[in-house]
Amino acid sequence: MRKSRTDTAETRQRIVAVASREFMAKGLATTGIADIMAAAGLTQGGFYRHFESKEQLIAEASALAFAQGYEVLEASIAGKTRGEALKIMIDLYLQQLQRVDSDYLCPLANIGSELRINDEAIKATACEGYRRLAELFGRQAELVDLLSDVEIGYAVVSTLAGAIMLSRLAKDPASAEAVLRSAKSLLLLLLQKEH
Amino acid sequence: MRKSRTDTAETRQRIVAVASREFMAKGLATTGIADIMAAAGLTQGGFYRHFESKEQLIAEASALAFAQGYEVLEASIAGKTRGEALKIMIDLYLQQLQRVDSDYLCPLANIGSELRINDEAIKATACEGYRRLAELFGRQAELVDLLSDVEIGYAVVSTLAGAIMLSRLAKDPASAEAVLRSAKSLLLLLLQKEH
DNA sequence: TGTACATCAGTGAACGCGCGTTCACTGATGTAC
DNA sequence: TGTACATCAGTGAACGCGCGTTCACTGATGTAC
Repeated sequence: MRKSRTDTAETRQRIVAVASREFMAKGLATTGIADIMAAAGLTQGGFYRHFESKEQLIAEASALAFAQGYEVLEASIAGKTRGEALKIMIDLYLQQLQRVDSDYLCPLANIGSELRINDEAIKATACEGYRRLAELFGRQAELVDLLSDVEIGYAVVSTLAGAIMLSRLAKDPASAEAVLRSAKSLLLLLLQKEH
Repeated sequence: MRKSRTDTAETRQRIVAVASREFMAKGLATTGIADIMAAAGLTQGGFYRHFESKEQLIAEASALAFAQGYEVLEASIAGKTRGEALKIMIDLYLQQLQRVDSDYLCPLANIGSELRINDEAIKATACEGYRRLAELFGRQAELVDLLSDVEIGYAVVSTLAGAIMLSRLAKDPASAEAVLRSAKSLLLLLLQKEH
């Protein structure tokens, strides 16, 4: 049953993509190798032809999620002014909840508190992903006397990731929505204001 | 080896308190019953004299953490003006990192993304804890035209919990500190300003 | 107050299940000549 | 270009470990008389 090289590469990519979605949706500890392989249309035994361990898959899956998210956000603001760009990105980030089937589920918001427990390599990936996101947001912020762009970026992403994470605890969609709306209002109030 | 009623009650409380710390520090899935019982100076077999399941312990341990946190924050602002109170609570919340041995490790920040995976009861506890915290913060905020107190509370707690969670990913204490400082600056800038 | 029996907190070992990982095997692909 | 052999992606079963849970047992506490 050997597959051609391109098939093999495609299979590997598919596993990482499926794993990314499954991990974000159900958490790292709760999602098993067998689950992921089944969702990718394979059996668990084949996993170790592509990866050394679950940890390695976690690392690659979250790296993919970060990369995809960054790409989506960056693409969405091409040619926009700073103020517009910031609003667009905030909206896009906060909408990941509504579009669970979509591309962007941010690891920070969805598996944030599980990330720190794993490997140093995984933590480092997450930390770097956070830094890049923060820079992207910070670059679009108006300069404020008290804070640098980098600081604004860190704080904005904290708010966004926190809001998504906490909205996941809500019983009903309306409460989740209220949490997200609050975060959005707070950020817009702060960032669109002339200082 | 039967113990007196007060001993039994004390043991139960101790288990919950130890569990709260262990869960917050190491995560829900990673922390085992045997770990907790050992940390409480007992053996695992005794666990089921006090609790029906690990889930029940998780529920009680997080409820305790929420209650303790609320109490600490509320006590800290007695007799303060709104602006002072808000600053004090923000500082206190963001300092939980520095005082890992202390009382207040917020479940939202430390096991936030794991909470949604468990029981409805646990989710509900967390959601309620979030709401109460948000109200406490919201009550101290100056009124702003665009946001209600409740909304400000939600957003502020999102920022705080997100910042703690993300600071835990940092390689070194200095980077963690930078994340926390950014969140604090952003909130103070927003909330202490006259609108 | 004292005695006899029931209760039950805590122990330490064992159970059983889930899950990450390994393995023998298959048969299609890749390679060497 | 064709043939023979090596490689290796994928399968399905099994292994082994960790961990939540159960259990028989102990002996101190609580209770009934």
